[in-house]
Amino acid sequence: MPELPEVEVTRRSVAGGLQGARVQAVEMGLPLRWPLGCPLDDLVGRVAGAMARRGKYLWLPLVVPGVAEGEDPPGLLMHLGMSGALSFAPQAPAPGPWDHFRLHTDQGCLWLTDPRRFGAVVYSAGRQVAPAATLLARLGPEPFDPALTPARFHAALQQRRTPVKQALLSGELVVGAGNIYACEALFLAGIDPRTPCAQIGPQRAARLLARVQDVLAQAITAGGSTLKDFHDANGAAGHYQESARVYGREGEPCSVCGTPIRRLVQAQRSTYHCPKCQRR
DNA sequence: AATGGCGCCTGAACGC
DNA sequence: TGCGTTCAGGCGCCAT
Repeated sequence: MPELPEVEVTRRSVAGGLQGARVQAVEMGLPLRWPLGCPLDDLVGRVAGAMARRGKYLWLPLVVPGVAEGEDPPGLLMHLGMSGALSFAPQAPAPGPWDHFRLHTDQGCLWLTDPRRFGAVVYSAGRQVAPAATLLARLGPEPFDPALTPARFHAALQQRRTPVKQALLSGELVVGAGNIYACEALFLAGIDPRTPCAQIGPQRAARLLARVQDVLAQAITAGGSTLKDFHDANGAAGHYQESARVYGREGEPCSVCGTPIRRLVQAQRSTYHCPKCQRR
């Protein structure tokens, strides 16, 4: 479920309450995507730093008090998968059937609820060493990184031979847009999702990048999209799905031209688009 | 090197 | 009511 906006909303809603908290106990339920990678007790006594985000991953530094960790402290790399959500509360509630990770601290409890268990919580001795570094290494640039210029985005598009929708989903050109926001950005940019990347000129590339940035920024402001499971760390749902123009709207009239929105399948994922507003 | 497909899981919605 | 099928926000890994 969660794409970059949901992960960022999660980060912001968790960060304040958890920073500086000392770990008192750790619980794991059913297996997640990967094993934690360290004994649960190894985390007890550590102190949480500021939660960070890279793509759709979250990084929670957990330092050992009194030990100089230098520039790259150890921590937990977390991912929400398709159905995950993090919560934080001063008082830990009774664990639900899908709560597969709980971190008890002296400031409250952080827990991951994830029915499908595609999510992950993995210990890494640093963000810049394996396994965290290995998982983060494949990620493309952040959407709001000033180094990601329209010219560079266009140049990256020229290298690829896939349809543009799949390139956006791959996260190699720019991270953060999943199925909802890739569809929305392509609609707002007026680009047919089947267009081969290399066929997109510099102006349209610049427009697409701008719309990706707009959609992600607006979704963050709206608290993300809640289709089913997602909520922030305090339990609040997102609202961006209400302003989605094409995603999940097959058969409904396009908000611009009235043409029925169509659904097609690309790389085994649904793509929603307006056949009139979006051109190759 | 790049690309397409698979599989990991559960739950909800749908058709018969 | 019940059962089988399809689909769902992601992504690492494998074979080609």
